[in-house]
Amino acid sequence: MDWSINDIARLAGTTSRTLRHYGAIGLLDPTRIGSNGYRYYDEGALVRLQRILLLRELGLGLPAIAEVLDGQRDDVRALVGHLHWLEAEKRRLDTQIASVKTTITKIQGGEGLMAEESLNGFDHTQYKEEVVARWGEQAYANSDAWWRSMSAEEKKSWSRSQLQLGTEWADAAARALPADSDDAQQLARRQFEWLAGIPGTPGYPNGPTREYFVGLGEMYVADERFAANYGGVEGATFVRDAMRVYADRHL
Amino acid sequence: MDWSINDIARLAGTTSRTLRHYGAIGLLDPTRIGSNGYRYYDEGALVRLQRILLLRELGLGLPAIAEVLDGQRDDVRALVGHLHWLEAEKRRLDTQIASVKTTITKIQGGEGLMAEESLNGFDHTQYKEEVVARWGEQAYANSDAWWRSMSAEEKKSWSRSQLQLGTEWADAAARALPADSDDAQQLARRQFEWLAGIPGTPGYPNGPTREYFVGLGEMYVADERFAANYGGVEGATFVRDAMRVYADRHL
DNA sequence: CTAGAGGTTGACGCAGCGTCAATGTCAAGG
DNA sequence: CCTTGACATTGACGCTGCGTCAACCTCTAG
Repeated sequence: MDWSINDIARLAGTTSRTLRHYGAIGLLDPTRIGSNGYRYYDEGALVRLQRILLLRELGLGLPAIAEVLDGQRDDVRALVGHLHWLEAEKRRLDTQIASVKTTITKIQGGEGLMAEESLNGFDHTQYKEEVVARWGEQAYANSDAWWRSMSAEEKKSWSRSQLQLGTEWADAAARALPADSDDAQQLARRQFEWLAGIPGTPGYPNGPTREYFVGLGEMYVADERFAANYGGVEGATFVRDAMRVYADRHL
Repeated sequence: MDWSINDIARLAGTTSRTLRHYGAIGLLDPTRIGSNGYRYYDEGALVRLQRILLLRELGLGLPAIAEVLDGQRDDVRALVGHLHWLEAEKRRLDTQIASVKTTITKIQGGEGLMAEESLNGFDHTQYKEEVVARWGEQAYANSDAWWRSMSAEEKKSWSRSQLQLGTEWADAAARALPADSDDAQQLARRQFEWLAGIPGTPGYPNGPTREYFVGLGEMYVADERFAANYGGVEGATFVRDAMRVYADRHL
């Protein structure tokens, strides 16, 4: 008693193409092949096919299924291993979902898809007026010379670190952390160190002066072009507060 | 000011192969191509590349990214759509994880990888003794004739539904539902209707008699060959209890 | 005899590159 | 000038699991 290829396909709830594929990779051979080339399958094949499909619904790969069915691998062990992989995948999805969500809120928060900001934010010539007005011509000239002296690669890696910091600030703000929390102060410290690396900054190379550091925080809030880098006015306000706390404690 | 292919690759944290791929699919063309065929990229390309990589880390597909970057699609809308897809994927993983877990426990519960059971479980000739002893020769003969009369295809589809029911019973048992819960009683009703379709069953075609229905539940517990179909003795006990509640209420 | 249902073997397509392979180019050193 | 080594180029296969033609037999019923 045997069936044609479409017969078992229907019996098992799959397609003839799949059966041919399984035959091709040696996962399930027809019981018998007619002189006309037709494939025929018997009950043994049907049972095997069902087991294959069962395992496939669980997400196992065909090679793994082959090993299990041929008794080369313990089925429970295979499934447990597969389970770990599934759970890892789920965690990956979770973090990705979180990232997408924060990105959406950031975009809606007015940042556009960053990018321009991520470069222009560092092309501080854009902020020449503010810098000169607050800290003088010399500060701007120093800073400008420093920026121009960097190789493209250096600029980039620097930009990346900046973008990273901005993102973490925005995240922290979104989580509504207190400005004097450890996490926020950690970020403030990094902000301080980041500024310490920029010639033209009042206080360089020992790190920004208290006045400059606090003033910068105010500027982030006052100027939305800066604010955009920290999650908008709300984010910038959080950054300013955290920076002020840091200044009070250390500067 | 432009960079060679490996330069931007490093700047952006990707590989030259990826850049060539993006060029090939028109997602990111080199700013300029030297007479020697070398690709060169400028800052504009770098910005675009960064945006591409940012979106890719979120899991967007390259075609979707292209649409967003070319302004054909609103970025927020694209991300929201993507978010839905991610969440659907996560749900898929969740159910698959649950399936794998129950399958593992079922196997450890002594069922092997079912399959044989899934066919033999219906090949009730195996249970001839029990059937005859409890309900008489005639019941067995009727049932047997019915089974033999089915085409292979019919047998299969019937087997599938049986297997499905068994699996759901096992799941319910694993969730430790009360026997009189709605879910359990739903299953009991399906069990009843399933039996109603089998000639040879005392009470056919109006559905099994109360006596038969309750007795069958007892047999599931008493005979581990039956119990195996419902998640072992524990599962079978649950099935029996649910069936008894059902009988008390409706038969 | 013919139509139509069903079977066969290729082979491409998909997503996103990794990974050779075969070969050209450029800057530095002998 | 030649060599070497780093870096570039264009193919093209590989991976996962089949869906989906395409071109071409085979069997059955009318």
